[in-house]
Amino acid sequence: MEKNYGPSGFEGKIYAEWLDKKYFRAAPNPDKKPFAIMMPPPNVTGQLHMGHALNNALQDCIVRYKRMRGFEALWMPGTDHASIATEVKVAEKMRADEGLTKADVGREGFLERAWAWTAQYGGRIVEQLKRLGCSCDWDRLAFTMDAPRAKAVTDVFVRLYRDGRLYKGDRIVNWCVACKTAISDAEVEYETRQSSLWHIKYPVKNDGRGQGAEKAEYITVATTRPETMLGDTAVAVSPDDKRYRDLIGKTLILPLANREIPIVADAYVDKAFGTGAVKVTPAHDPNDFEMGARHNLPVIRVMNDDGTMNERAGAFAGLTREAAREAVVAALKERGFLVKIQKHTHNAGHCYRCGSVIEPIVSRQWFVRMKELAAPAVKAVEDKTVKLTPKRFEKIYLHWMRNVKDWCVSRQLWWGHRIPAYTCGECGELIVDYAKPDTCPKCGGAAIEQDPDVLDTWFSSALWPFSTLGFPDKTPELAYFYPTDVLVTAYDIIFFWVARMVFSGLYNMGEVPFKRVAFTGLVRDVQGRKMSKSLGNGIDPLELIDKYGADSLRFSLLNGTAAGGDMRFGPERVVSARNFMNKIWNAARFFHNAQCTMHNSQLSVGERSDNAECNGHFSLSEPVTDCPSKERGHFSLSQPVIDCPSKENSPAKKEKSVGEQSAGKACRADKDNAECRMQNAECNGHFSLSQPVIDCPSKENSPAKKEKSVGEVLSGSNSQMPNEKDPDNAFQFSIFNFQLSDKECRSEQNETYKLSPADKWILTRLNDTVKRASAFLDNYDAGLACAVIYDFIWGELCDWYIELVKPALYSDDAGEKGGALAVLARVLKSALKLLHPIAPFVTEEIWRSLPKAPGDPESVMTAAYPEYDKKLVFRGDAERFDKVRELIRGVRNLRAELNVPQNKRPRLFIFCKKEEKLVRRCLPYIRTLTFSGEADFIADAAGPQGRRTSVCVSDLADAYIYTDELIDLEKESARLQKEIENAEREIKRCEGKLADKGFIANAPKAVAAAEKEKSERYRVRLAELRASLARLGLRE
RNA sequence: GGGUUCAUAGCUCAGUUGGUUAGAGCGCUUGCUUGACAUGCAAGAGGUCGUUAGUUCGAGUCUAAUUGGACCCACCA
Repeated sequence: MEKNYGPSGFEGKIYAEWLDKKYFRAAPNPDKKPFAIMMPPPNVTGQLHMGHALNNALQDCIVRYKRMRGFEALWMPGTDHASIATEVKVAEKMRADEGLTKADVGREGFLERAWAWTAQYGGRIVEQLKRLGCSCDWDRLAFTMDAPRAKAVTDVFVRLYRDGRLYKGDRIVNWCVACKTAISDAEVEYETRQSSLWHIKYPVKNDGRGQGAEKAEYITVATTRPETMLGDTAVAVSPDDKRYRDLIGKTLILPLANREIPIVADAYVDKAFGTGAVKVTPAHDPNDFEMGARHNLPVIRVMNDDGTMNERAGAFAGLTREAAREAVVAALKERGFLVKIQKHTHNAGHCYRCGSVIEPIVSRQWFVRMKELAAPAVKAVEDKTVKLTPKRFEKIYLHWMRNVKDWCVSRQLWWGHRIPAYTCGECGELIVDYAKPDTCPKCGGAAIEQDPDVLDTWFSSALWPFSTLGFPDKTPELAYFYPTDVLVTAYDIIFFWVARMVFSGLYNMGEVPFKRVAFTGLVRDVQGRKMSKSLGNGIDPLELIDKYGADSLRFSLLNGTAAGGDMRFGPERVVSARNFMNKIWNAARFFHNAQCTMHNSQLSVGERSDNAECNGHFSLSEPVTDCPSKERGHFSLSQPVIDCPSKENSPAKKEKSVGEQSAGKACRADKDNAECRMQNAECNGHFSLSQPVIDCPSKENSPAKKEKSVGEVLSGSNSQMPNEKDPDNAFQFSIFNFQLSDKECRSEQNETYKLSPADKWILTRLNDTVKRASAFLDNYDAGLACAVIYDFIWGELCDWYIELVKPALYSDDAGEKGGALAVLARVLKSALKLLHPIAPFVTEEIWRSLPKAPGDPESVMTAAYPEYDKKLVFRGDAERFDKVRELIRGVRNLRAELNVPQNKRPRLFIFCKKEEKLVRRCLPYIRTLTFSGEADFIADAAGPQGRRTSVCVSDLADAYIYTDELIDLEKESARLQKEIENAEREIKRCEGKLADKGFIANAPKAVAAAEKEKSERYRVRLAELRASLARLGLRE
């Protein structure tokens, strides 16, 4: 019943059919060029958010485009186990549901629950991606923690270790006290916070010899972490700081702890900051750790893994770090060691998962030695083996990669790939191997324990481009699809993932993982804020799909955004996209109706009124019900069906239809009655898109004729009716067998139709669009491709061409009609192909309803993407036709300025200045598109005499309309003045340029010639405008 | 501290390598239910392209400075 676009009725069904037909499958195929994209695996327990929607819409667009371009296009889907994120969620759920902690259930119990959780929610995001229309090869769906990926992870870990690229050591790591695990540098987010700088006196140990800074009983240090002073093992000063020069080498008594610590000189210290003296706490600060190493200082760790103070903190043991800080400061104050507290802002690291303040702590962890791995990864980007776009991300990447530090890959978690490292309980030997050894290779002992830790999630993600293709086995997939072509991802995981894939690919495969990275921006809310759960400003893409359809959502995310830029997203965007889908929908309806109309003209009056019901609607979800043709029933999906409502014109039925129709007409007269409109809509019959129906009323009524006029051929009057019983019937509605060639369209029967000016214009525009859209898509610039296709479909095909073909379609010349319809079909189908990668569902749904030409596949997704066809570019004709459009716009403008309402059809008088043949040929267009009545050509440049007129001046012709009493002299004068001023301004500009010797000397000839031509044109126009002003008895 | 990026119509944004009168969507004004579409059609208003200086015959586009916003990186206690 819906005459409007209603995606919920067909998207699911179409997707199921695509799956069923295995259109998404990709496999090594020597006859085709490979194309591969690896989906950034979303978290297995995650839900689709707008970022995913954007990212995957773009990938799908690219992969569909490449598929249509003839590539063996693989889009590899998968999910990520998201070690820390999932572990946190599972622990939370466990606590909420069962009141249990990880410690309560133990490793096995916890993993059981985590796998159960994965089983329960793991498919959710996949189903959500399907709703978006993603054409992934789902048969290959991978999970970063499934068996093949585990094999790849173990293989890489063992080889890294044996290559000396992996080591275990005590180093300062970023420790999250809430997650109780180490995390990598990339996982720390720095935030500027208001804090304090505590100045603390450390007494100098009296050695009995007061000299130099003899009065120095104390040295004052400034710190942001007073609680860590309990772990201090030195105080450092700058070697060239005169204030402290004589104290270097002396000993201090560490307050509260009463330990002796040395004063050391280290270049790291900035004498200008604070007091110029730094307390050194190697166990709790990365810089101090390094200083400690330089000066052989002991490392005293005073904190537990959970952020509480340990026994080394003496009296403060057991306190949390926050409580310890207060207690330490209070104690210092009480004992007179606190000098002052300054306000201070500093950067504090926070865990990117839980947000708690990161504690730098010395810990024994596994590290990937980055220096050697990074070098080729730097080179690959430098020499563009991997191209990052937009280009600015190359700088970011290179800066990071050149300064990268060793990567801490061990995590004190359970959910993840357990590290394949084992320790002999007897001799302590460390063994790294593919499987747990039965006995220690060193001492033969059997008490072998596996490392309890798991690997960083990103360790397995880094292998994604090849682990998904079967690595470490040498599979045909790996040989065929690797390196992949493009990675599409948001720029916020450039370090986490992109950079690590590059060096992992180079290390493990000897080749980069992808040739190109197309970064997307972030989807923000209308105010420009990141969408987040805590802010509650997120938009649920699934709700948008429910309401507007997946195509609308995709289009709204892709259209008009520059690659890599953030976007502000509000629901209005989707509404606008939905309107566009509706527009295309209705363009297709127009096509179907136009055929109906064409057949109509060959019917008797009675038949015509019956057939009028078919001017109406497609039903997406419902089968044909009300259409008179419904009884015929047997439509074939694979073949275009020509339906003939007139075939079974039972008198009763006919009468009813006519009655309905006239009721509709009566309603129509009532302008304000919306309800009536709706009723009227119902009076119109229905097409079902799911069962393509092409109306052919003439089948039985037309006498078989031997002599074939174009029109008859077009109407299919001498053709067989196809149906399911006759599947091999090669009948195609013959107009669609027309081959478009230079200047004409020729049918199989050798009938020809000369392309109209409008045809040539739209075909030229179509090809221009094909060229531009393809260029953008080749560069993965879907946003710009969208804009180009949108402009073509709405601004040219719908706003102009469909209006332009109406005179031909409603005329009595069957040849004109058929030809126009053939061209319209051709352009419409090309438009669907152009748009398909962006809006796959609606294009498919419409495609199925359209008659097929030889070679047209049943699904638009398997059609070839349109290619630029020089034969169908009529540059000169199109440019001349643009002048006709200019004339039309001029007349419309004139009418609007004169307040001639659109339902008035004034007579038009045309004084043609050039291209008269063309203008005469285009007269039907001009009349229709300017809502004019009769149109006459006149010979007098001053317009028709005897009555008052108003004129619009254009390059081709001047058009007059009677204005008589309508005219408001003042308004008319103002209108003409405005045009005169406009012309004068342009002339001035042009002539200014032309008078400039530099311009003439340096500008390209074409540019100069264009300026000259323009100035001449405007001079003519100016003269005419002045003349018409004069005729009104007005002056400037 | 280093770096990147943005600034164009009331709002959100396009604007390829410098070259017609700087575009679109939404919003606004006016007219219109016109045989595809009121989820629409037609017409219109609205911009000295953040500021300044430069390069150039010519700058929204290139250069430098400047103002304001966003982001990234970095060990300043």
